[in-house]
Amino acid sequence: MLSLKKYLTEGLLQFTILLSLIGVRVDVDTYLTSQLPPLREIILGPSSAYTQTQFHNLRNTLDGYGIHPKSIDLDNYFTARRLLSQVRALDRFQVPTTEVNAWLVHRDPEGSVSGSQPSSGLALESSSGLQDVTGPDNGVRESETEQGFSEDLEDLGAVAPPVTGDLTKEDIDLIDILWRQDIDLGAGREVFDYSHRQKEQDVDKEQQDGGEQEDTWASEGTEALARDLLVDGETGESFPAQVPGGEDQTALSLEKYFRLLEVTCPFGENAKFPADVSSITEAVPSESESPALQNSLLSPLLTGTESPFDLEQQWQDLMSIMEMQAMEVNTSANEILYSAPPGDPLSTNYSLAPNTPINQNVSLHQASLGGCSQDFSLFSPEVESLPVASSSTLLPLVPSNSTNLNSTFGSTSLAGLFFPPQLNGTANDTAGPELPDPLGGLLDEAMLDEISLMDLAIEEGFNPVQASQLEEEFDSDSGLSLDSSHSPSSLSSSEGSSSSSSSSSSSSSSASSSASSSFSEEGAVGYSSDSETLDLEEAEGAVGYQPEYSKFCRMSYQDPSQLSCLPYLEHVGHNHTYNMAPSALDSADLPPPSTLKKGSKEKQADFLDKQMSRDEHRARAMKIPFTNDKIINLPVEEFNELLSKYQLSEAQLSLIRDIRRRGKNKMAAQNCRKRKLDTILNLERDVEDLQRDKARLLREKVEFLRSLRQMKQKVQSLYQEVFGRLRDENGRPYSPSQYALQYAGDGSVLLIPRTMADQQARRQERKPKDRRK
DNA sequence: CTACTGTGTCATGTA
DNA sequence: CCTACATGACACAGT
Repeated sequence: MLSLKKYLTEGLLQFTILLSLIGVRVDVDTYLTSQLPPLREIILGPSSAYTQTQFHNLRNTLDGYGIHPKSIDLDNYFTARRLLSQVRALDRFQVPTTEVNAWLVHRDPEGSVSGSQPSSGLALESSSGLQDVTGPDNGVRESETEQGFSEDLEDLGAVAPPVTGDLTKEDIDLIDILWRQDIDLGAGREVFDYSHRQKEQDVDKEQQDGGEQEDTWASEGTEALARDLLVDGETGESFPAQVPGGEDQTALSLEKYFRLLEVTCPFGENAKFPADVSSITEAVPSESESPALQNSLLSPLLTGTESPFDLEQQWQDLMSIMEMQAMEVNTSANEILYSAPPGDPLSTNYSLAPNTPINQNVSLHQASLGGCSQDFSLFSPEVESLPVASSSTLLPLVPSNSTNLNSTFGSTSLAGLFFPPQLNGTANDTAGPELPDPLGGLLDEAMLDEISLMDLAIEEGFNPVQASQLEEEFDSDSGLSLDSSHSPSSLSSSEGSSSSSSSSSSSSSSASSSASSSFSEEGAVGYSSDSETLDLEEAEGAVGYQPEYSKFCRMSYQDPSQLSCLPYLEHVGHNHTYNMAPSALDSADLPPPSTLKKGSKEKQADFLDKQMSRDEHRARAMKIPFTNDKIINLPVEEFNELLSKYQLSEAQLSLIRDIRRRGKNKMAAQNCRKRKLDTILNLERDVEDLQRDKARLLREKVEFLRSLRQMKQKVQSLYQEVFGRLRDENGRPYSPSQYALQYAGDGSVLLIPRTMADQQARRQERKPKDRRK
């Protein structure tokens, strides 16, 4: 959170500088003090649980009229140009948030520089620019994250039908998400709490009811509700799919802004933009040609079959991996994309040159959607990007559900690899073939199951810690080194705790349970220390109520050294009453006749009196001639000897036995609780270790998937090369639609009719499925 | 006033 | 059977 603060603060300063450069003076203090609670919260210590709501509220409340602090500032500082400022404010006040300012800032440079920066898109430019403004020196993670989001923005735009205004809304919402995401990464667990967020959203809606949003909501009706479901389920983790919900809330407020952005849109074409205020849920259907597929994709979200935690967890994982791999994966993905032939569906469909920003899209979009769309082929994106001849005819050969990598690779038929199904092809075309496979791979069914199970198992307490942990681990590219650094410490700690069975008391009480057994001979754990001092005190006739020590040093009752840490106990402890003869007990109760410090001693005596346990009071009342500690801690034989030394009544004996029993049980209970606590702590540590392992495994999986993709590319190129050189008896090349190469078990490659290859592929595909069932 | 926590105590089981 | 110990459950006091 500190880093976040720093990041935002620095970003804010830089942002302010930028604003000043373009002629707008902004008083940061104004933002930090009271005008913009959300921003202040972000910087000064956000309760990120409120972040989402606050952002929306901010936008909505400021949507209306001159509450915008900046407008005030402008008036104050540019009174001479007040009118102009107001006019300008009219143009801007739609989104008078800092985010908006960032957009404005970027508008200018973008407009001027856009020509020289063909690789940057509008939305991308905006968000990434914001990123640049807010924290050029921030960590890699954040920049990568932002890039992911920004690219995702483009992806959305590219995927969705054309319409200008709404895209920008989504974009801004995505920026919101991005901000929240950053905040969430350092936020407490409650941030991800589904119900919590839902409440926030409810509040949000209520607050918006009075405003323009009401109309929007009313007009959108059930559709909005459905969208809301989607949003709620995923909002917890800033799932991009939540955009729809946020969009509704900010639709009107952002509309004008979009016009502004339109002007500077480097693409000059709205074709990429969604056709309406359609949410991603709507955009997704447009991406895939199969409504059934859409349903299957969206159903998890809409029906909530998957717990939000799962989604959050998956999203976290994805984000973690993205943060770690974003650069590499993206570059690799881009390379793959750019290596694709001109006939690449994506580029053809959208008439986008390989260097257009859209090609930089990261898989965030798919990653987010992938969380619920496991049906997307794991490798289809790359398959599409591969140069394929006669793909249309051969596409059906490949199972649409190629989520299992085994079927693809285990299959002896190479056809499946290189001739993706038409369905998937189109779906992925729109979904963004540039999505890095690792992310898609992460979302395959097996993976999701894994993650879900794990998450269910360790969800509690996992996220807050994991977020930071993953952050840490992914911040440093060498996860291994981090792991190693983590592991030893955790290992040692866990070992220590487990060995001593009391990690919590390791510092305060080296003699815990293990020592208790040894100490038990002369007095058990809790009071063993007292027994030592007791002996000394007894030597001088002291009776000292040792339990009082334990009262003073509750948690350190087992550590003798700690008992002496209380100086005032030294003379207090010498209030020896019990060692006197039973007949003298009553007089011993009275404070010593010494007039010195009499008052203080009385007070202390009263205090100790209050601190005495019930058994001590009872023992005193029954005139028990020895200390409770002796009663409790002495071994049986000594205890019996002690009893035999005195002429005790039956009541006294009974009380003594009760005291002993209770005292022992008391210590036992304390030990028991300590053990319990240690167990919990150890489990906590184990969970953390497992989380680290999980993160590491995820990283490794990404690596494997990447290498796998490369291998597939190689195999594909080889396949095409071999296939292209094959000639039939007439010297003509084989038609890829009719023949396919197939691996044989002995390593040889056979040319077989495609029908056969198809059948075999299906057979191969069925096996793992059955196995899974 | 309520909820939570820590502690002591009892009952019970185990070695 | 006794003793010591462990542990769940309950009560109570303090926060």
